[in-house]
Amino acid sequence: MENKITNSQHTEMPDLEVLFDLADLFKVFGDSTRIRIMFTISDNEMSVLSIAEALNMEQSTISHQLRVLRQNKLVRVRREGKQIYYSLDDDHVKKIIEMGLDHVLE
Amino acid sequence: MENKITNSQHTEMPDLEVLFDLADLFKVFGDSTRIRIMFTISDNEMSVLSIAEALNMEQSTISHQLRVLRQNKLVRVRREGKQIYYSLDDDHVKKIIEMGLDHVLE
DNA sequence: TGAACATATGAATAAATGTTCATATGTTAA
DNA sequence: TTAACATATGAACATTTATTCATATGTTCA
Repeated sequence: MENKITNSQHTEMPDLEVLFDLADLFKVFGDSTRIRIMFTISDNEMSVLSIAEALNMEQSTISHQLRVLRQNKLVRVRREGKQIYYSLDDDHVKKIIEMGLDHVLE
Repeated sequence: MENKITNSQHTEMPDLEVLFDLADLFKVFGDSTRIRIMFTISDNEMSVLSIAEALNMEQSTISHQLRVLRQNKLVRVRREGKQIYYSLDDDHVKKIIEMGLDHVLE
């Protein structure tokens, strides 16, 4: 153990690179279409078309946004025949959304 | 108590308006300058100029972004003479950032 | 009141981003 | 292999957004 004063109040500033990644992550949550997609697949995995129908949006739009979610490891992908099923990656994602909701709804 | 099956897995989709607000909130976290500002003032309140100096950015840039943070109730403001001191509004904000960091650093 | 300082704000510009259309890729079943 | 279906992707366009410059507003002190 280092001889160092620790303080729970203190929040060390991460490296710039980490801060960019962090901002990029929140950017993903900063679009209502992606938020709606995440809610839509939060209970059950769903195919791209089902998501598009549920949200009444174009398949292409959903597909583009799913790619963003994929790239940021926020969704899991599973192929079954012609369809590709998407689901939320982990509970982390739900928790981030819940924290945001708490703030919005307060 | 209502006679209704509850399920902790189930996440009800909020109204569209709430979803837009939620996306708007995350949008605020989705910029590295604002993230850096939030880290900078997470321990102590700071004046606008101090923040600008700490981040080596223009006073105007910081002021513009502080307004965004203000409008979204993420910072507290206190005037003392010529200076205006900003601090994080509540621990909520820190928690949202921490959740994001967890995801980024994993 | 006027000078000096701190902060806020409007306009302009450049860059990033979401959606659409058209089409490519990949899969299944006949 | 071909037709039909599901998904992905590139280009184009419109919109949003972050930063900068110039300047306005607000505060203190002489």
